[in-house]
Order: sequence, then structure tokens, then C-alpha cells
Amino acid sequence: MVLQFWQKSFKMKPDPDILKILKSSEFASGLKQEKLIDVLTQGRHARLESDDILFSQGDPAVSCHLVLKGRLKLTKLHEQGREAIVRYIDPGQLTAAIAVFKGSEYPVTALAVGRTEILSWNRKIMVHLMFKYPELAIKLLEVAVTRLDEIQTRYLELVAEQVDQRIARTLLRIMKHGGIKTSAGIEIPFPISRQEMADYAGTTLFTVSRTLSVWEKKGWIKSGREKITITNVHALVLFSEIG
Amino acid sequence: MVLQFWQKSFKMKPDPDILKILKSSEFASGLKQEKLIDVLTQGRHARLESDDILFSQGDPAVSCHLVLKGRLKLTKLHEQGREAIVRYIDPGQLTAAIAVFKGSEYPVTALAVGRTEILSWNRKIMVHLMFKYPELAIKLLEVAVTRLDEIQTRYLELVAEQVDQRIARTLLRIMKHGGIKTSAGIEIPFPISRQEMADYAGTTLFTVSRTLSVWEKKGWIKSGREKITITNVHALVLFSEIG
DNA sequence: TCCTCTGTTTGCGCCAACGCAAAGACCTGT
DNA sequence: ACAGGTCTTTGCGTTGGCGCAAACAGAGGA
Repeated sequence: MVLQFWQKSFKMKPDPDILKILKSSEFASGLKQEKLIDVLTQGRHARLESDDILFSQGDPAVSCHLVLKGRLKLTKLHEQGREAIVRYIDPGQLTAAIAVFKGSEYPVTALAVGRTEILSWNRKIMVHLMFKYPELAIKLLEVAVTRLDEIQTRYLELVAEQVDQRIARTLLRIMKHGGIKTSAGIEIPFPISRQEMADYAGTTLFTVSRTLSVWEKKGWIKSGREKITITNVHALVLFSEIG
Repeated sequence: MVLQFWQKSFKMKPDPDILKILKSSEFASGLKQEKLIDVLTQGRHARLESDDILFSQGDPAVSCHLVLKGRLKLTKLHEQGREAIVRYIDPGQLTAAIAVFKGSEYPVTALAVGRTEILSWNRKIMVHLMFKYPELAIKLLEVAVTRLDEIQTRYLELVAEQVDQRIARTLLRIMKHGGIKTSAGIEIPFPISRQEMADYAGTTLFTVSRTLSVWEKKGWIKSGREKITITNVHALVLFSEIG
């Protein structure tokens, strides 16, 4: 059924991965097939190269976006230089719901991690669709509330936990988002630097490096240049919870 | 017009303060009068004494709430003891939109600061209303997105700024929420302890105390037991921005 | 008025985490 | 194979902010 959307929309062979993503995404669930297709058909498809910037913090927020393939990294910049990674947006996930509201600005910057495909709706279309299908608005609300819960949890972690515990959580989060199982353990399939880990965990590149070194000696992980494989998930999980 | 709701709903003399709040609230704006009244009429009115707990972190989320009078303090507890103040909910503001989604739990605890009046809707009613008035769902989405932006900003501050700068921001935030102008400066009209300030700023009672002492010597504030008056807003604002 | 309870201040010691610098590892293009 | 760039590691010194303890100060009740 979603196939219909694909054919109508792109007039090319559907990518089976994307079809699967769409069907199981946070976005699609709760919308009846025909409605979903209507919604999807009105989105604009786009491809991004790695490191392309989809939108920048402070830009007028005009469109919200659904990731079909690849990944978006959302970062927020502080005047005093420091940058924080707010979250990654994985395939099937939606971002920038703020674009629905007139006069708003993107509060973060979105950058493609690897080649990325997205579907975008501008405000007018999205508002129209939400009036047509209230369940769509409710779905967006659900997404926003989920994001809210996540960041509140991380806020609390930042306040309550030690760096190494937070680094463990960060690593596990990245793993959950995109990790793939290999014979050696669970591997992060996209390049991630110490600096990025630091920006995600709210610490510095040095501290991350030191911490990962220790874990490598303990045999919990194997790491190289912008590459991490978790070899003892259990130990890491335990550590992330108990500290 | 909102008066109609009041009379129908409570069969008593409307509180002019509450009427004013309702009309100018984030919640009411964007809803046509008749629709607003319909929505309000279906809420359940309740009064809370100071320190009453409206809901607790982990409880099944059954209702969302609009504050009419008083204030709610939302806190989130970490297993390892520490507590963070997530935000205050002021008159006219809505909270716990999460209750709209089946099977979810409150991610925070809500406690009344002073005598507080609220209007509550359970899930079934709220979902029904959102289908009836899609603009209501969109309004809730706007609220959620606003909250999201706020906490992301505070998250970044926590990562990027020094304690005293964060304490300044905290003080200013509390001031903006409920501060009242007096001859001596702007006063926080509800009791707030050093511990609470610390939980809000993500630090400890001691650090807050030391910092406030310094500012008092500088003449920026005057403070007593659970009481703060800001006498030099400008200096504080500057400090909160530059550090 | 005094006593108690709860919140606040301040001195002191400490350490987790930062910041810098310099060396090392790895990757890419020529 | 080498050069130049980028990312990572590690040692070392520094320090912001924490934690404890003890003294202090209002506020309310008996």
C-alpha cells in the first residue's frame, strides 16, 4: 500500500529499505494507510550528501522533515563557543515540528551523517494536513512529548551523574540508534569522533579519550579512529546504571 | 464570553483573576471562544493546598492539567538521590500533555507551590476534544515544542556555563515567572529555598548560598530566609549573558 | 520569652574533570 | 613511499565546585 505512494510520488522503483522504515516508523503508526499515503505524497523528497546542512539554528523554520535513510545530527551552539549534540534523527523519525508554527526559528542545526534521504513538508501543507487528519497532529504531539521526555532525562543525568557514567550512556544511546551486530560485538556504523562523543555526553574530547582508553583495557570496547565496537555490552549497561 | 463557561461550570461567582488568566493564556489563544468554552467546560476543576502532590513521577499518566491560580513545581528524581526542578507551571499554562497517550507514565512529579487551582482533562475527553477541534491538538503541540525548546536551552547552558552564571539565569527565570515589582526591587512572591534554587540551577545548596552572598554584598539582590528580592536586574542580566 | 526546628552561612579540605601541550597514530592524495 | 592533515592519546598542572561540619539566624509554638 505504501508502495502506491512511492510510485505516485517518485515514479521510480521503491527502495525496499525505505518502505520497511516507513511502515514501522513512529510517524506512520496510528495513521490509516490511505491517510498516510496522502500525507506522504504531499511531502517533498530530497537527498543530502554527508555533512550537508539541512537547516541552521536561527533560520526561519519553514519545513519539518522525516528521515527516510541515513541520519541527521541535531546540534545546538552556545555563544561562548561550546556545542552540544541534542540528538540524532534516525530513519523513520521526524524532526523540526516547530516549523508548524508561524514566525519560529529552528532552535538547532541539522546536519546529515552520511548520505541521507528525507521527506519534507512546509508549514502550510502540514497545517492543512493536520486539520484534515487530527490524528496527524496528535502523532506529532506524541513525537514532541517523547523528545521532551528524552531530553529531560538527559538533563537529569547531566546534573546527577559523573562523566564516565554519562559517557557510558552516550555510547549505549549511539549504539541503540544505529549499532549493528558483528562477530566482534556491536559496531557503530558511522564515523564518530571523540569530540562528537564529548558534545553528546556534555564533556571534553580529552575526558572521553581517557575514559574509552580505560574501557578498552578492560576489554569492554575496541576503538579506532572515529570507530567504536562495543565488545561487552553488559558491563557497559551495568556501569551506566550504577556508575 | 469565558464567563459563560465559568457560570455553567462552577455555578459560582467567577474569579476575575482567573478569567483574565484564561483569556491571555498560551492555552486559550488560537481557539475560538465557543470552542474554548466547550473545552473548558469539559475539564474538572480542583483545588490544591500548598505542597499537595498532583501527580508523581512513575504514576500512570491519566490527566493533563491547566493551572488557573497558584503554581506547580515539576521535579524529576534520579535514582542516585539527586533531584532536578524541571520547570514551574504558572497560571494559564498547561502540563502533562503526555497523558493523552495510552499507557504512559508521568515523567516528573508535580507539587503545588501555594494554594493552587487547576482544570483537568482525562485522556478520553482530551482525545475526543482534539479530534473535534484539531486546533486544540495543534495548540498542545505548540506547548510541547515550546517546553522542548526551553529544556534544550537549559541543557546547553548546563553544559556550557559556569555555576554562577547558571544561578543568575535561574534567578531571572524565577523572577520572570512570578516576580512582582516592589519599591525595593523585584520580589519573588513565593518561598524559595537555597536547595530549590540549587535543584533548578543544577548545583548544590552551598554553592547557591555562597553566590547569593557575593551578589548581596555587591548590592544586586537582597535575600532572607526563603525570600529573594532583586535590586539590580540589569547587572544580573548582564552577568547571566556574559558570565 | 525562650526553645526548637528548619533553613542559611562560611571555613576548610579535596578531587573530578578540565585545559594545554606534545607526541603518536592513522588516513589521503600525489 | 612520503607529506600533510586530522584525530587520538597521555602526562601534568590547575581549579571550580563539591561535601562536610559547625556556627548562625529567623519563625513559630508553648
